[in-house]
Amino acid sequence: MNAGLKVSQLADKHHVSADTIRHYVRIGLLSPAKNDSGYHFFTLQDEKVLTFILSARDLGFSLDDIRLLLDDAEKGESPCPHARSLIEARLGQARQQLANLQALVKRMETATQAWQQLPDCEPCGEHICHLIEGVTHEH
Amino acid sequence: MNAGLKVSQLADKHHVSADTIRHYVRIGLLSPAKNDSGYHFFTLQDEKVLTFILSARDLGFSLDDIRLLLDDAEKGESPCPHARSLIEARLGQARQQLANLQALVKRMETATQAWQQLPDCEPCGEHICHLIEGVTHEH
DNA sequence: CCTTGACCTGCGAGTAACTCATAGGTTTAT
DNA sequence: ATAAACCTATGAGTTACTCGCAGGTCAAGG
Repeated sequence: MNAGLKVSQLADKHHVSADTIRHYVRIGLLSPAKNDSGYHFFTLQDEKVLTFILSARDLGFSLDDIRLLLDDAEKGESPCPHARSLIEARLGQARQQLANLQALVKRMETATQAWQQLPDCEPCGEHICHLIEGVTHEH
Repeated sequence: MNAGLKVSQLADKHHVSADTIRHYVRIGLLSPAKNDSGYHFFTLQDEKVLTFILSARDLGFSLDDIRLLLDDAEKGESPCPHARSLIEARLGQARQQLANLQALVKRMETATQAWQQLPDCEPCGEHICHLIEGVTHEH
């Protein structure tokens, strides 16, 4: 009786879009069986894989990382060593991104603050927008 | 005598790659003239535009935003009103991204901490990687 | 004069993780 | 019977480059 869920049912249940599910199927992270008329149906096992994918995604793993981990598991090997080293690398990248983004937000805030005191510029040959050019720091 | 810089010269001078310059030329942000043999040469005016592009980029404007601002200026209109509203929107997005990224880094740190106490899992039918699945929070 | 190396040109494709649109098949309710 | 609401596979668009290609240009050395 529990032959499996259709795409939209699975998507709703896991709070993702049907397109996301189809994307994972397309790139081979999910490989659901099909019924006679070509519709996919997702078994409990497929659902476990999806749960894993979404957990890993939430921890900052890329879909390629996730594919690697799934391949490990499928080969009967523990994915944990890869998980440990990959998250190390991803965490480093995320911290770097975070620092970049914090610096960007700071620049933007400084600029918008400063701009409140400044009038709009009239076009002239000297500059394109003094608001923007004026903010430039020597790096 | 000062007929203008070639791509690599301009790139070096502004600390960007030659490919970046070519990219801006390709999408029409820069429109340098060419000499008889088809080489681009960048005038002082082109250089001002590039400086503007890089300043705006540093403030979080997208290349499409920048195109809009350049179009304003070319039409003889002040780009400042657009600059003010665009940076408002971009700042909002950046803050959102920042919050997401901070939360991600926190999740990753929590996970790696917790994983130090945990052994690698042996493959079994129950889970794919307990390290990853175990961290999942109810949202 | 010729070659070699270092530059230049335009163009297509790849990156990440979806999202949207298309054309067509299926199922369900009226 | 037909219309609404689903499903399928596939291609293309998103951002800001980056890389690779095939082929043209130019200055220096032999």
